[in-house]
Amino acid sequence: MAKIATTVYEQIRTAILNGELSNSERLVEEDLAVSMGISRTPVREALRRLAAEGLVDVSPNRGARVAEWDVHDLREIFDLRSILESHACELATPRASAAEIEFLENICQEMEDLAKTDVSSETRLPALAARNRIFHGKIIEMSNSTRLGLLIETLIHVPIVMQTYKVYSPEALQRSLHHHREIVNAMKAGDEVWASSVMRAHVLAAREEILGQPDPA
Amino acid sequence: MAKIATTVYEQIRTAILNGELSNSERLVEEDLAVSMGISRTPVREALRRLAAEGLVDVSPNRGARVAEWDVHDLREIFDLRSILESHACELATPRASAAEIEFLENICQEMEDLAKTDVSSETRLPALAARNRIFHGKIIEMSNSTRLGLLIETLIHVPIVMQTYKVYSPEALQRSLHHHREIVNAMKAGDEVWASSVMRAHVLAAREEILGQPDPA
DNA sequence: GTTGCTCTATTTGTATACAAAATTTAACGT
DNA sequence: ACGTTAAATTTTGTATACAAATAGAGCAAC
Repeated sequence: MAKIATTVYEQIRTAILNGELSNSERLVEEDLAVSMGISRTPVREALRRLAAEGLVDVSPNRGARVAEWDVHDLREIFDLRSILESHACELATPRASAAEIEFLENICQEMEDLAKTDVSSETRLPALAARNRIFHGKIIEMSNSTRLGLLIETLIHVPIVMQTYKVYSPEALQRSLHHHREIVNAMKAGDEVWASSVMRAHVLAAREEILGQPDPA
Repeated sequence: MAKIATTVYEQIRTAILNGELSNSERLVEEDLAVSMGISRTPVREALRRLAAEGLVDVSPNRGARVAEWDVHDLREIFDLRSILESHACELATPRASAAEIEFLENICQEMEDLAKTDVSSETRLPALAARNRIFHGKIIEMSNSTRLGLLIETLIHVPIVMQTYKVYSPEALQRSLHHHREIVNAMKAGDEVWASSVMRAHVLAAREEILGQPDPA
């Protein structure tokens, strides 16, 4: 744990992603520093990193606030995700090994089992969200494009992913799981057009589920 | 000129983009600081910003080096640009005003005039490159998607490094200018599929032109 | 009650000082 | 000579000190 700045970065980051700091709250460097028993220097570095990722906004001489997203922002993000993740599918399909396909199928199975269970949403939703992240992350990894992975990572503000399954209706959840299965089937068939099309639909369906109908503006 | 860190950031950035620092040269904080007559603090901030943009690599306790890119990286970048910039065209087309179309047409005209002037002088190439950036930047701006703009911006620097060495062949230049015209025509016709398709072809053609070039060294 | 101003206090930006880590250099043994 | 180890130097990471800028409270004028 040599680097305090990294620790601070992760702490503030998870605090933001858990909503503990939301509502464009002001992030005063010294306050954060004393609350963690360190100096301002690593706090500054952490805040700049978060700013580069878009999680906080910093104005010159005015400090940092946690970023806020409106519906238009979310629409942008899902649009771009639909494009980039479908491209990831396209790249991944001809490269997919049997073991990787099997890995994805196992994730599908786990998510389907979880969906069937009757347990409280308190435990089920995080488990589903975690596997959802693994599923999408694996395909991005399989695309073998580091920059594509980086671009998607900056777009995916995890709070949105967390929110995703909270607002999902049972039907939407079923559709989502079917999409996952269909994506793997398409990859197994070596059909990158099919795979990328389903992924595109998958992300756009999530967008509609969360944002409702497209605004005409 | 309040913020020294920003000045330093821009200086190092242009130095890298002009190739004055290339070859994974080590960037020692104190050296940069004394050479600019300032302290290490703003230098550190500048280097972290550059790292976030992918222009330098930093290792813990080992400092920063200017990033290096191979052919695979460039291929990735152009692939992603082709996707994102064509998407920008798609978004921009239905939003394009008559004034914006005229603006783009003026850029086209200027570039065509520049291309007609004889001899590939030292002044013609930068002038063309500058207008090319304005053309592409305008379309991205017209897409009205700030995040799309940010993603493309981070992808752009690296090709700029290479572009300094690159001299377009006369045929490639002509094709590029025709693409620009065709894009504007498609937008004027309100045909976003046409516009985005030409943009996709435009960027992919540039990719082949650049990657076909022998290593500058 | 509202608007505009000044002055104070808070907060950021930069410089410097010190500690920890890594790289280089030198010494030593075989 | 060679390689290995240990000191010395360099360089990064963090803390602290100070300067510049901003925000906010209080007060005056309307």
